[in-house]
Amino acid sequence: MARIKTEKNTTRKDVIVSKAAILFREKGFKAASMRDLAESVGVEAASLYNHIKSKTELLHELCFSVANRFLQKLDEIESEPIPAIQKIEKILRFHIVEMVNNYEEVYVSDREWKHLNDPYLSNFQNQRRIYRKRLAAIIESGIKNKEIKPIDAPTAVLILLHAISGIESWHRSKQKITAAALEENMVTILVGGLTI
Amino acid sequence: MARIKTEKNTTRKDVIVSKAAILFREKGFKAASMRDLAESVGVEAASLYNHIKSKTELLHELCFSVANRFLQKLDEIESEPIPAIQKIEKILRFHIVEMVNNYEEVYVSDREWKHLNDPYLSNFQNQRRIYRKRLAAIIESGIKNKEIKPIDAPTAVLILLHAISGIESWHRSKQKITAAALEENMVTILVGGLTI
DNA sequence: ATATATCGCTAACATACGTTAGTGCAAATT
DNA sequence: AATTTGCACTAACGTATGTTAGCGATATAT
Repeated sequence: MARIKTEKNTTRKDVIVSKAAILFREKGFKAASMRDLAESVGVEAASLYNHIKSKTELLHELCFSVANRFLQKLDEIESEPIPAIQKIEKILRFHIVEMVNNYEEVYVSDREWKHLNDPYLSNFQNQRRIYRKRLAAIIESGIKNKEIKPIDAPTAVLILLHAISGIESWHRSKQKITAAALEENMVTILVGGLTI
Repeated sequence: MARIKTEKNTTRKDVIVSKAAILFREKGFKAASMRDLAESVGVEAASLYNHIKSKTELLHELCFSVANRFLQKLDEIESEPIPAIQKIEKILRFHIVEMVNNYEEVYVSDREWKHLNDPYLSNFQNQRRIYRKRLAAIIESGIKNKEIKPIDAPTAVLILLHAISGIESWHRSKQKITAAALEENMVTILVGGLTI
């Protein structure tokens, strides 16, 4: 009877959630079973339910903790008195750093949210839609100020966000360039692509 | 006893495969059940097995038909005597058109290949790896010729390919710009981002 | 030291899944 | 018209899944 080991300031639930992130990322939410998760935590499947309510709760937890971090950062950057293109660059860099450092969580939130149940599902979709609209608005304002090429803003947003999710391939690749180099390359191409 | 309706030059299996693409795209491979598929085809689940060997066979079929189309096009473009940046643009445009016109298939091939079984899985992964290396090589040669910024080629490839998969969001969006406008915007940003 | 809450275990449940076997009708072929 | 093939049906299988109930041990608080 081996208890789940926790480090300082982490509950047993935290351990489960972060193991779930790893598992959901590598197998997908539906394909990852609670018995798989239990094994990776070092415990029997039923024991997990002393700490969590359901499998889907794990997905909520992951999706919304990621979403909240991004929303908070956007609030912060939006209110800074700097040119639009610099705001976009800052947001881009934040996304990149998050995707590099909190890979599993961010990836799961990005790819597996479809398996949320209502009302969480609609909620998440709304947040996502609004987030993208706010990014588009920043780009629009950059276009007005002649900082950014006259492109379709929603298309630009979609390119930025999806390009970032390509960091998944970086994580999986054998010969990785450094995270810093990755960031600079991405900024060069993407901000370069937007700038007049 | 209502038979599966086929149009000219399509087998009943073709009908099943293309319905599967739609279903796998919207629910994910694992979450889509054979009973779901049967319903969307208008038949009982067991009847599907008169036409296919297994659920995974459907995924093979989809993944490899898409992969082969892209490989063939790359062969063609690679051998054209044009500058590297023009090759990249052509490939990019092909990807965009494919993603617009054969959305379901291409999307499934891109996102659900993880659920293939060996030996198909390793096979697919290899093809993918090689495909990307060939793209990177084109970019490298563009860099040598001073057509393209001195960036990390694999990173550029990853940005291109993932940006394209963002067309998924375009498909889902209510107020779509035209496919042609989408293509031009994407080319502007991405080719613009690569070019010196 | 005693009492209480925490937590992991075994066993089992209901359900959903992919798939097979076997039957009979309808279409295609002769 | 007779025969063969194609195809959809019902029934059922074995397995995997998420989850619950109830027990006993261990850590925590008094």
